[in-house]
Amino acid sequence: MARNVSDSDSVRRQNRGLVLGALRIQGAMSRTALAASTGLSHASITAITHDLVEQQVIAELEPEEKSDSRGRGRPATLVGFNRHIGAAALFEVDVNRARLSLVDYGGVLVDRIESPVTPNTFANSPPAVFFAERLRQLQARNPVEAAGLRRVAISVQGILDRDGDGLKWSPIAHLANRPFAHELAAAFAVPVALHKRGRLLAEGARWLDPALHDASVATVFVGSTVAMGMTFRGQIMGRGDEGATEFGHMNHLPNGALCRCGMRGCIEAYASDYGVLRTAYSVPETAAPAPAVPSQEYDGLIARAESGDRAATHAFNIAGRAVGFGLSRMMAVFDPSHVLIVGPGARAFGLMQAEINAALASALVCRVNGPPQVVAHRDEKEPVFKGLLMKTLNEIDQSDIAALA
Amino acid sequence: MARNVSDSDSVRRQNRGLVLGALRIQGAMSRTALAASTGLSHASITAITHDLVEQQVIAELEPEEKSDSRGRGRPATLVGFNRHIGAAALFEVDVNRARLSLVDYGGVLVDRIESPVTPNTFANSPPAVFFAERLRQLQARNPVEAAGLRRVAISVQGILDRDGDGLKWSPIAHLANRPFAHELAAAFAVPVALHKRGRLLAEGARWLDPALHDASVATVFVGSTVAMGMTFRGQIMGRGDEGATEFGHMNHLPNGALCRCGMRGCIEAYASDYGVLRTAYSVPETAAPAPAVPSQEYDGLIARAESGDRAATHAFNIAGRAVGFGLSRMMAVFDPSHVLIVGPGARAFGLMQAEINAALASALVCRVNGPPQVVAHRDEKEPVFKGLLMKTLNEIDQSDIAALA
DNA sequence: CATGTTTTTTCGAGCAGTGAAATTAATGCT
DNA sequence: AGCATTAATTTCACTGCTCGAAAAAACATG
Repeated sequence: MARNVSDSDSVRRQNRGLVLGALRIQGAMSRTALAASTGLSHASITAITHDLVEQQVIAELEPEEKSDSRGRGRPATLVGFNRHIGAAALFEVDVNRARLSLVDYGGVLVDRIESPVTPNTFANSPPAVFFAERLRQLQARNPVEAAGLRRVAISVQGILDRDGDGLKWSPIAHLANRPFAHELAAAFAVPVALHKRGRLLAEGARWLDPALHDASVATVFVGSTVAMGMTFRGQIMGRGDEGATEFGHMNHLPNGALCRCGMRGCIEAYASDYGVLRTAYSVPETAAPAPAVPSQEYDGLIARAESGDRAATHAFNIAGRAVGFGLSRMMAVFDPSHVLIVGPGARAFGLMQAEINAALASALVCRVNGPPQVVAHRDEKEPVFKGLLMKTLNEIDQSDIAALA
Repeated sequence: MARNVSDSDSVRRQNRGLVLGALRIQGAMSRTALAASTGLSHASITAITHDLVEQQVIAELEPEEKSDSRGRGRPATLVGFNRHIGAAALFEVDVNRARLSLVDYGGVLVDRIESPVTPNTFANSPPAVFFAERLRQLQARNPVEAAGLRRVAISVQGILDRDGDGLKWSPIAHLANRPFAHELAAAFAVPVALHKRGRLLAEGARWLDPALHDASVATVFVGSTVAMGMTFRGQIMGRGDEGATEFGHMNHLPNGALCRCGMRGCIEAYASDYGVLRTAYSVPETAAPAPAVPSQEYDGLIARAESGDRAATHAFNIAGRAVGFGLSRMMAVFDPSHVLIVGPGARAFGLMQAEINAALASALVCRVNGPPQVVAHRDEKEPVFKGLLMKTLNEIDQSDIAALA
């Protein structure tokens, strides 16, 4: 039945994982610092780092002779990751573009390819081919680093199946229900992981703001879609599909505005870029959503609203109301201490804030526990990358490296 | 920073906990069965059970001489909990009544007291006094068992604070913001735990239906309130207040019907007994909710609806719609494989089912992943008790017993 | 009574963590 | 230069845990 038996091997894994995790979060440090950070004894740190050095996972750094001879006693020798023992390929797939980054085990970006994505991209060639082509290209350009490829991780939007390795629905055309993860895994003989972008945002946000590292945070992406990721006291919630969030497709108004997903009344249909545009131009709610909104157009609308344009202001109010009620409803189930708004919509946060707060005030939990701190973080691109990067490297650390004999 | 160091002590705790957990779930069994169930080696099971027997935590059961000499080899000797090494006091507090049960470490009910609760109960005497009086009464009646009191656990409705040991809001009059947990803990020198009833329902449901033990289940109580508890692949979600659920007070319609909590448009205001009654009798939505609804009256309404009464049927449709949209909205954040409806409202499930399913169909997640299995379980009383019982005993096992030297 | 079967215990090995003591490598003072 | 001081790291002896294999225990059968 349960195979949660603890033995000396699991102790080893756990404590090696602790050391690797500390190095991942805080960067290279001395053995003494590692002992303090992990809580392990100096003797254990010596043993563990000795093994890791022997396995080439970490290495002693050359002390920088910066005359910073501040110390009195024996100077500390820092240990840090050996960048060259592995690499990961990170895909970020969006409605309009895809980006592939090759990073080494130290988290350093080695090379990167960007490609446009159109609604036809995955109709013309299978997603697996699209991904494989680009990955091979990067391998060819960086043969040394690519030799140690250990993981492929892909950031997608949509709904994953329960195992987390298939995409059952996606706003990205022709991407769902194509078994590209399995095909890539087979082609490159490397584990391939799919991650929801919303979830990565939550992961990334923790790295951007250390104060949030152990808090319960809901990170809301507002842009061409509306999505959410949640951390629960520092743990990312959910694996596979449960605990996952299709926040953007939570119903806001029954039988309301038509959403890209085909349903009606989703939050996204009011709060995403196309929703706001539709409202601002008084296009009927039931009109088919625009397939893509140029960012200039969205920014232009923000500018108009900020300079007092009534229709534009109204559209952002509607959007804020949708997001606010969604948050208020979510808080009946999950009550984070912080809410982060990220993505292009974060630039319009000021225009939505009043409605968001008003809606939150209608949640009993907010009344009682006080409302969460809602703040906007501009620029979601790097959080996704950072989240994908750290999640993937951490996965390598804990699964591959910590378990080494 | 992190103190997740693993050492031989944590190994011991983990594996002892595994043994205790197996006995808790599956009852007394042989050492060989324990080895199979936990995955530990026979040698370890011998060592662990030897310690536990020495500590009087478990004991070898006298083999029942039922001539069931089915076996060939050495007959197995079962080990099971020693009921006499501890006891727990379990309060279940409701809007109309409170029940205190004294149970022994084996989970056997020793004695029980029931008391009515009125809106004045906790106004007249402090909650701590109310609880202490009854607990002392039970102690006096059962001096032997009460001597080993290890835990007091209280099932309440309402919102707990983040630590989980204070009640910040409750539908039970004058119960919130009274530090009774601390006062009881001080008075009886025993840890006192508060549990949300909804959460216990989720725990209890797992014990009632083994098929649900490892599934992700949302358990919805419908009755004098509407509440929810969630399990996530067999884990109860949330500690303290996060991950907690005030599902009943999720907004259903902005500015809608007046709820007992003082907000407007909560699911509870439509789906609880008072909500249904109010709708059925065409009382204005903004009328103050009835403080309590006699169960005959609620059952009478169900009977009327089942025999075709239009007003009653309509009221239950409205209720089903509120629950259904609540579930559909919840599923944008958390997507369980099963939904259990329990409580008095489960008897009206047939009247609400169509509306619930219709509302669920409007959730994208349901469209893609298929809708959850929604079933009604009648009689919520014992699930709460069972949940409170198992949670408390398990807490004793894992915190007190597993950590014994 | 010998033999087979199943359960349980015993025994020696292996492994990881720990505290205390020793070692190493610098600095500061005389 | 020489020696005490300081701080980082390693060494060492010991502990406690699990495990596999072998032994012992307890009963059934022929």
